[in-house]
Amino acid sequence: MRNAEFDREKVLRSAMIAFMDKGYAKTSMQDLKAATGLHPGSIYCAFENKRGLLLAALGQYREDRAQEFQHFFSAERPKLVQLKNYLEHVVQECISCQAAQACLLIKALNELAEQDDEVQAILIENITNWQTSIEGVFSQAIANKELVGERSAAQLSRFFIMGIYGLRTYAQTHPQADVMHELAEQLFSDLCQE
Amino acid sequence: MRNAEFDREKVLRSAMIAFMDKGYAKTSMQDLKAATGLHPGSIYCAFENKRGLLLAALGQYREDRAQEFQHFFSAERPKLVQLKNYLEHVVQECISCQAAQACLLIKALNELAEQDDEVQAILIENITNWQTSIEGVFSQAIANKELVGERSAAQLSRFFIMGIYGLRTYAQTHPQADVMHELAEQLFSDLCQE
DNA sequence: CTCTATCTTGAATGTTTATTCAAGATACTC
DNA sequence: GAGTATCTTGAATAAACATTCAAGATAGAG
Repeated sequence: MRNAEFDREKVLRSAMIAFMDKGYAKTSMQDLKAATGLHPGSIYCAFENKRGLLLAALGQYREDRAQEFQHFFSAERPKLVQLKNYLEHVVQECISCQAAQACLLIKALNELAEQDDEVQAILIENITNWQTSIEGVFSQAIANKELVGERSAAQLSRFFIMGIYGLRTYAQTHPQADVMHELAEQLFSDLCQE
Repeated sequence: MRNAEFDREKVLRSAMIAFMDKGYAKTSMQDLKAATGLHPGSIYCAFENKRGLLLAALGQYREDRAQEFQHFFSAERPKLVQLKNYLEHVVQECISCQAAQACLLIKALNELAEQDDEVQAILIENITNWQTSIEGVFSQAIANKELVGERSAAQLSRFFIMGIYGLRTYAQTHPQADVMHELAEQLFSDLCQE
């Protein structure tokens, strides 16, 4: 017997970054070898093929983002404050301009959705989970009387998520810190006041 | 002497759609041959190579979008009404779920920005032009006293554009007509009221 | 320490792809 | 109507790529 030498999580995070950096199609096996330190044969042994590595990386991404979500929202604190911090975190990611900080789900959705139904289904499921979690936070905020408007948690969360999508895309052309912060603040205040 | 047989605009629009459909990398010369009706040799003669065809298609896209903008905003009518119609048009494009209705600039930006500086520069220039045009419309709305809030035309236009980005991405996972309309309405009312 | 099951390696394979080019077709000029 | 410049065609080319596989390396069992 003998165990695999590589650290699965590290390999998957490296692959994630490589895919976010160049996109799936343009990331060659050579790039993946360089990024993960695994030779082609090992990749095929562990993940079947390039697409399998993407699927595994998407799984890891889901885990990582779920943990991040916990970090922001598990405490018993005002939900609006937590949402604001979360939004600020997104803005920081946008400003950093590092490929590793992009959202793999959106990147993959843009590139692969129309060509691979299985990948698309996984992406949509992940994103839908995320939306549901955000909606839960808004529900708590409403239950706590932090928000008193007419809009439902579902409506608020959809608008919030649309805003995050918008921020991420906006940063691709004009990632200036002041502009990004201003946009996030407009978004947030629009959600609070009615 | 002899003139080319193909219709340049038609060819470029076909290429645009092909690129929006599959993305640049995954659109093969065979796909382009099928889409445009031009054989590889002709494409290389007319546009130098695949990348040249993309650049030409981006030029045509710019023209087409500029014309569309004229159509929406050239008349002497309340600017807020025109903006609302414009937003509605974007929503219709989102709902249609047809690749041909996506925004080539955003698609290309997502796929190519980090790998091709020249393409990136062209995309950012096009998008910046668009932003400037939208800002002009908001300036007119303010001058006409249609809007009386504190936010500047620049701020309003940035938020509007962020919203459009958000709508487009949102539709990729959940392109339901009612949800999309509701999001657009929230966005628009947030811009009007202060 | 030896054996073996398993992992690692990287060159070889076969496919796909962008690109080229020479032969053929066609419209315009004189 | 002949000549020619230009366009069109699609098979040939060469590079890039994902994938395979057999030889080599290594950790754990006995």
